[in-house]
Order: sequence, then C-alpha cells, then structure tokens
Amino acid sequence: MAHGDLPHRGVRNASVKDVAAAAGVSLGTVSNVLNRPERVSAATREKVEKALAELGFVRNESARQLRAGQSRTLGYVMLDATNPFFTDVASGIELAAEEAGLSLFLCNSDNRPSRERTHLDHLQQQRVQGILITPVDPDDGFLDEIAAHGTPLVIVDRIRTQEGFCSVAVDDVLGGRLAIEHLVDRGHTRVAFVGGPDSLGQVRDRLEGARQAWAEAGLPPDALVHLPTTALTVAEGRSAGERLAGMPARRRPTAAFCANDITALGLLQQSTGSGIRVPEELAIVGYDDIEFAAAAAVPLTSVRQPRQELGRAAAELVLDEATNAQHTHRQVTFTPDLIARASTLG
Amino acid sequence: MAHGDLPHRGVRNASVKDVAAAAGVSLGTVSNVLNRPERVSAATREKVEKALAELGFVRNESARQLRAGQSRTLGYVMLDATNPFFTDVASGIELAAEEAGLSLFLCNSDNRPSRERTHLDHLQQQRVQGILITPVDPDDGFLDEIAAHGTPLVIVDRIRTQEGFCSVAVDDVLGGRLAIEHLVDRGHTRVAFVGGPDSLGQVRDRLEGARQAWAEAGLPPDALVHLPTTALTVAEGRSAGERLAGMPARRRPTAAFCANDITALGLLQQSTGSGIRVPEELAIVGYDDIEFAAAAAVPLTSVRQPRQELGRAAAELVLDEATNAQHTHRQVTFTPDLIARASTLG
DNA sequence: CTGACAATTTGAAAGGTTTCAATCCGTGGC
DNA sequence: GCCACGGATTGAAACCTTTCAAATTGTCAG
Repeated sequence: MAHGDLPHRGVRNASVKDVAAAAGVSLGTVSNVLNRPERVSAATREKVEKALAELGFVRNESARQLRAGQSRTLGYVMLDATNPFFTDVASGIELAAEEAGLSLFLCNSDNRPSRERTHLDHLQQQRVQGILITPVDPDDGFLDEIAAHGTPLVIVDRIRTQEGFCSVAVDDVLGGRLAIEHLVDRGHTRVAFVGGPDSLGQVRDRLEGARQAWAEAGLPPDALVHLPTTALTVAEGRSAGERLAGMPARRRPTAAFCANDITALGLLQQSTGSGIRVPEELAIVGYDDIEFAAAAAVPLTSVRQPRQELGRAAAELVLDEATNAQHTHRQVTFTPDLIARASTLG
Repeated sequence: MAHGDLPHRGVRNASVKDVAAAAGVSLGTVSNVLNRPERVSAATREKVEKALAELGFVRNESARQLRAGQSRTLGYVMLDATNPFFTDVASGIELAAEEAGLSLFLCNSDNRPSRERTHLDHLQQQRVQGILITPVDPDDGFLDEIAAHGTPLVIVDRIRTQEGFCSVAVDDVLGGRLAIEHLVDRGHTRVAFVGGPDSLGQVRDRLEGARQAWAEAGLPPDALVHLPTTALTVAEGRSAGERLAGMPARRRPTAAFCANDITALGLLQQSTGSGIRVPEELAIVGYDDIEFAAAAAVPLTSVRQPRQELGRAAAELVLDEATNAQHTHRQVTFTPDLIARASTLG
C-alpha cells in the first residue's frame, strides 16, 4: 500500500471530545446532550447539536458497551437459515428484541457443530445480553459452559434431557395426534406415517402422538404403517411415494401423515405423477405449514406451529433471565393447530 | 428487584488483569500469550494458559474493538429474511466472511425503510468493517451518508442509477432473454409475461429481455402479452391464471413466463385446477429456481441466479474497499442460467 | 450586597484490551 | 569478572464513552 500499511478508511470518526472542542464545551456536557438532554440549557444544547451534526458524530458502540459492561444485543444461533421455520422464529425474536430496545445478532450454524461453537464464542466475546439457540445437539456440554459464565441462554424448538435452561418448543406429540385425529374423523382406517430418521426427536414425538390417537380411536396398531425415510427431504418423500404406489391397491393406506411439508410435497408429486388421485385415493397431511403448502398443486393440509410466538416467548425468557434476579428456568410448550385444506378434504 | 437494581448476572468475567495476577505475570505478557504466543517462553506460556483456563477467560470484544478502532464484522441488511433468495445470498457472504476471519451481522429490514435505517445506524455505531445491503430504495440518499462516513458499502441485487458504490447483481435482461429463447425454441408463438408491478426494476428488466428475444425471433410484438400483477405472490399468480383460463382457447397463449417462481406456482396451481394441462396446453417458465420449483406438481422450468456467488462477490468487494487503498467502485454482473424441467418439456 | 440554593457545567476516573518503548535477565565472548 | 547482546517481560498509554462528585454560574430573598 502506497501510504503506509494501515487499512485505508475514510476520515477518523469524530468523538465526543472533538464535538466538545467544536462546540466550546466540556465533553461531559456533550454526553449530557446525548443522554440526558433535559439537564442541559437550551442554548448550550443547541450549540452542541450543531457541532454534532456538522461533524457527523456517530456513537462508538464499543466504547459504550465497554463502559456499560454489557452490550445491547441478543444473539440467535439458528440451525438452518434457509429453512423458513427458523426465519419465522427469528422474526418473532426480533420483534420482542425491538420492543426491549435491543438489536439481534443472527447467526447460522448450518447444522455444523463447529460453526455453532464459533458463533457461541463470538457471542460470548461480544458480551451479548442473552443467547437463543436451536442447537445441533441439545445435550452438548458446551451449552453448560456458556451458562456457567452467566450468559442467559434459552433453547429454541428443542428439548434438553436434563434441565438447566429455559426452553420453548411446540408439542409435537399433540401435533401428531391432531393429524391422526383429523384423518380418523374423515374415516381413514389404513394410514401411513412417513418420516425419519428416528434420531430426530421431532419425528419420534410426532409418530408417538400419531400412535396414541390411533390407539384411542380403537384401530389396530398394524393398520398404522411406518414408512421410514432417511431424511425429511423432497427426494425422500418421492421415494416413500414409490413404495406406496408399489403396494396393491387393496392393502395400500388411504392416507399418509408426513413428518414435514417438504416430504409431503415430494409424496404428493410422486403420487399424482403415478396416477394416484389426491385426496380421493390418498389423503395427505403435512407438518409445518410452510408457505408453499397452500400453493401446492393440491393445497396441503398441514399442522401449523406458532413460529413467531415461539421466537417471541424465547426472547422474553432470555430477557427475564438477564434482568430478573428471581428468574427460574421454565419449559414453555406451544400448541400446534391443524390447517385443513384440499389434500384431505375430498 | 430485591437486591439492588443492577441487572442480575453471573460472576464478573475475568479480565486480562485477573489472569495476569493469577499467573503471577504482567498483563502485557498475558496479552502476548493471546496474540503472539511465539514471543513468550514455554514455561510462562504454560502458566498463563493454565490461569486462562481456570478463570474461564473470555475476551472482551468491545474493549478489543475500541482499541483496534474497527470491529471484526461485516453487516448484511437483507430485504426479507424469509425469502430463500436472500438467505442464500447471506450464506455466500458468510462463507467469504469466514474465510477472511470476520463474522457476519445479519439484519432484516423486512422491506421497511425505518427498520433499514435503524439497522444501518446500529451497524455504523458498531464500526463494522463494511456494510452489504439490499436496499428498499437503492437511490435513498441515506446510503451516501454512510459512505461519506467512510464505511465501505456494497449494494446487493439492486442497481443504483448514479454510481458511487460497488454493486453486484444478476443480469435480469439476460434472464428474460433466456426464458423467451427457450420458449421460442420449443415452438411457442403466443406467450404471456406474468409479473408486476413495473416499479420493480427486476420486473422491468426481465420483461425488457423477453421483448428483445421476442423481437429477435421475428415474432409480432403483440403476440407477447403482458399480464400485469400487483405483486409477485402466489395469489397474484392464481389470479393471472384465472385471466388466462378465461381467454378463448384459440387466442390463449401457449406458454407463460412468470417474473418469479412463487407467481409461477400460483399460475400452475390455478391452471391445472381449471383443467389446463401443463405443459401440453400451457408451458410455464419461472424465475429464481427456488427449492420448491423442482418439487412442484409439474417440476418447474426456471431461471436460476447464482445466489451464493452473488453474496461471495459482494463480500469480496466490500473487503477490497475496506483494505485496499487503490480500490475503485465496480458493478459486477452475474449471468443467470435456465434450468429446463417438465413444465416446458412436453 | 450577601448568602443560600438551584441549575448547569466540568473534569477525572473507570472499563478491558493492545501496543510499544523501556527494562530485565541470562548467556556467551573476551 | 565484565560487557554486550538478544530474548523475555513489564507497565504505561491510548482507544471513547459514561458517570458522578465537585466546581461554577445564575437567581433570588433578605
């Protein structure tokens, strides 16, 4: 670099000191204008404001934070920024943060533990007021380390086997029940559950709820068929569709409950493609109620989770932990809803 | 609050000073262990590292930044965090940032100028190394104010009428051409362009490209029908579908080019619902190649934009502006691709 | 005009890190 | 035994804001 090796930037930002000099007052007065203008006489305030504007003063947040000992931000480490579920959760968090006068640092772990860890380190170094996280592994001991440092931490959309944190989640068992109750109500007596792997707590819970509702309806257990998938993707939904289409029509389930919408869309695509009419020959229920569920060729019945509310509740918990000495950890559970559409309504 | 009105937090974090005391060295040495370990003798380093671990030392990023005068972050203000296009762009930015050892502050303006402004203020106060933004209004003078302060700023996926910034965008005129060339190649001579409002530069450019290709194919201008929409939504796609279905079959276009995939999905849904076969009676081309384009009932032909590359290029530009004294503003344009699928391949 | 009091303004201190000139220590050469 | 040298370590200064006790100014009653 031609002119020394400092990075090239615009002119140095004006500091309170510069403003004070320009306005002919002490730096304490400038700070007062900034933070408690009512303490400053009108004439002085005007002078200072003029200087502020002329120099284009911009507060230095680092110095502020350093002095305050705390930042004015929350951090949310999301599992997958490209998944609409998490972006909606994030927008709920953001609303709550905004109301509390805080800003939100969004991070994306992209399902990678190493990235998650890096982000958590950064957030701690930033001295954020609180951390919200949908962890890759909710039982990772690293989360305890953070808590041990005194940073409030709330787990979002996951449950931890041992306590020690606040968490918010949606009742997946109930969601599974809702789906099956809906199908049973509509007269189905042979139903497939499409989803996997079992290592996902969400899948296990939804299936568990499905089985409960199935049993309560007095239907034989083996008439609720589990079609396992290796992931919750469109491709896996299609593959489940092939398996279904391959069954003799007499034994084929008349309805499928998919562990999420993406899988359901794959199943729908494959089924209609191979000439199975939806919902006449195969009713389909999805899960998540993503935006495209309603835009599918046959609009998809789906279990909706209150995503924004989830985020908002999580933010409120983390703020309570940050500011309330009597805070106690809580596990907040939300209730999902079933949105009935054409894919189950003949 | 029962015990004074300071917010309740865990124990104060250990500082370099505390670590120095615990290790029996000076604070300068601790800093050396942290930043230039090769300068410290092995024995001392070990002592210090032990103290570091025992006290659970976590760097205070504010103090670091204050001293350094710059933070180690980039900020991206996205227009709509729930739109997969922007989250993919963000992930490209993040990759480049990670490589440069920076972290990324994601903000969501949610299409609201006031939120955009708040976020920009915050980023400036944080003294981020650079700002990337997909602005609500690319010609807003507020962007110039930021630049005047010396903060590098790059405009993403938008073009500014006057220069003064780097920007990255995808060539929408070319995208429009690709779509129409594809349809013309497949023999269509009556085509609808579905999209609006005209105030969106993207829509204008895509239509412009479509017209160019149409003219070059020697087809009569009025055989390329513009079906305007008030927004690029599923509902507007459906409504365009109704208008199409209402036309007498003889005069009805045999293909539609939609300004984005969401609109195309609405059109697809409406058309198949009203008995128009896709692609036999109506071929459809979308734009953006969102994840669900391939999962539609009839997999959708779409124009794909290199989203991650867009983000990466933007990040590289902003870093160049931040570190390179010889930096000159550049407008980088990417080339889209057409992905042909069943919705145009009879 | 003086004293008292309120309103306003001041300036130093603190917060944690990094840097860098200065100091310290040990080793090797003579 | 002394000096010079290099490597290791030290400690003060700087970054910028906020706070708060202290100082200053202005006002008013007496």
